[in-house]
Amino acid sequence: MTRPASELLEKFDLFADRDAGALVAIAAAALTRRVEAGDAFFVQGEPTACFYVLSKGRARLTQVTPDGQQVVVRFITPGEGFGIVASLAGGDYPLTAEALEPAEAYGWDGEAFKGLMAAHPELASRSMALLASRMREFQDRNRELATERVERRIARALLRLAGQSGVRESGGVRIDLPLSRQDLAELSGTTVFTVSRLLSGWEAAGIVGTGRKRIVIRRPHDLVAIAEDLPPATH
Amino acid sequence: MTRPASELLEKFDLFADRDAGALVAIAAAALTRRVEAGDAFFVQGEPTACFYVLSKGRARLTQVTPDGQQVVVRFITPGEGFGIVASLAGGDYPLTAEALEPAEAYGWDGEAFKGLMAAHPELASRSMALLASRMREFQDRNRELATERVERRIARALLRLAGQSGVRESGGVRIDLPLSRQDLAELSGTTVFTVSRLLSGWEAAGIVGTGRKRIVIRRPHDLVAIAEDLPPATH
DNA sequence: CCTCCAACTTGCGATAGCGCAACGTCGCCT
DNA sequence: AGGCGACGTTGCGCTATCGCAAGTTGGAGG
Repeated sequence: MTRPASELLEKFDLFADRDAGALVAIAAAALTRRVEAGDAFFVQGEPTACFYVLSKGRARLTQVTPDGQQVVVRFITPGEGFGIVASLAGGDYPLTAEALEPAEAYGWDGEAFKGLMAAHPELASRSMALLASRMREFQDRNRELATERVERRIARALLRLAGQSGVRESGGVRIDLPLSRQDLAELSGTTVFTVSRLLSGWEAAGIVGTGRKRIVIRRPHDLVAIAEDLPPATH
Repeated sequence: MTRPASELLEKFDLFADRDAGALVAIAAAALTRRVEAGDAFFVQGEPTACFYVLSKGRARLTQVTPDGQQVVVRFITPGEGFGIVASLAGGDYPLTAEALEPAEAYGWDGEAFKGLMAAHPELASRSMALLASRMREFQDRNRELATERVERRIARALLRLAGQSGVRESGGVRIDLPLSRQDLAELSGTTVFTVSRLLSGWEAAGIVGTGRKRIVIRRPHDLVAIAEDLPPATH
């Protein structure tokens, strides 16, 4: 249970612009937690303990229905926070945060986090802005799920993931996450089968390249065309 | 543009437990706005101006897709806030707030609201808790849309609405909102046709009573059974 | 290098829900 | 009182998507 150096914190959005004193205080209140691939930072239903900011590795937030169906809420990359909602609203964690590879995060328990926000109002307002922007994402996904067809939802999911974790590489943008067909299905509200079929089609058309837990977007423009239902670019 | 009396504010969740001085300050910063049935407090795409708390009437929050499809995000009853997300995240309003009947709300512009939160930290933490709980609602609806069938989504929507605006009356709980089939469809991600068919079925089974923009839940237990996919109660 | 398992693919029905069209009906407005 | 527009219903055909079963494939670990 080491303490993170305060200089490390300034890389993260949530703490950007904090002065040195504030960062030291924030760092002093934090704990560091390391988790193996496949293990969880927290599990849905557990009483809320900490709010985290991921420093290394990748994580996946999921929610399960009473009857065992799973939904992927979002992926977390270094610098992003998770467990905010729980630590503000209290009660039990509404979802599970699972490490996809060996991962490490800084954590603050509910009281510590509230204390820090009281002491550093800028942190409070940044947290709110963060929460508000997540809220918008959800509203948008909601609207998509309610109105759009699977094909478009998957195309959008890929574009969003590319924005979050895309790395340029020869012949396209690779989504730098261990992303299975199952994940993609649970992220866009469909089944593995449908995802697989659609990706096969796109691969044949040269729009994407696929592999095991690996997707490269070769022709982003065409994917956007699908996502937005534009006339397919002829070139 | 009158000022609301500070005593009125204490009825609202967001301001509960504020001391008299705080309420006076909050009231002093507020403006009152009256809107006719069918008119909007704000329209999606407009630059963000105010955060509101509804004091009279009912309102509906909707979002439209680029191609004109509409989604109902939620209904607002007196005492509830709307436009919070926008006023915290800035930018344009992500949705439209339309009055369903003559309505009235207190409003604070972004700066005023932030100022108040800085001056009254309890208000800030309550706003965050509110945002966090809305967030959970969205996560849940998302999961529903992704995994559940229309029938259950509609049953849940009705139960939620009953919780929010239900009034006991002879023979059941009436949803005290001008709720059209179209609204219900846009709320649960389906079409008017499907809603109409299902409600007809439930009416025939005695589970609900329906009318124009009017729904009474006669056998809540049976509706829960549908929502949760329990074995139908035999009695 | 081999083995084994999770990940992925594909064919083939089955069906929930869509979407149009045509028609009923309520209630507001003049 | 009457007419008109919004709201609601229902029949019917269609198809996007599901869900199973039966495969194939890749790569991690021995």
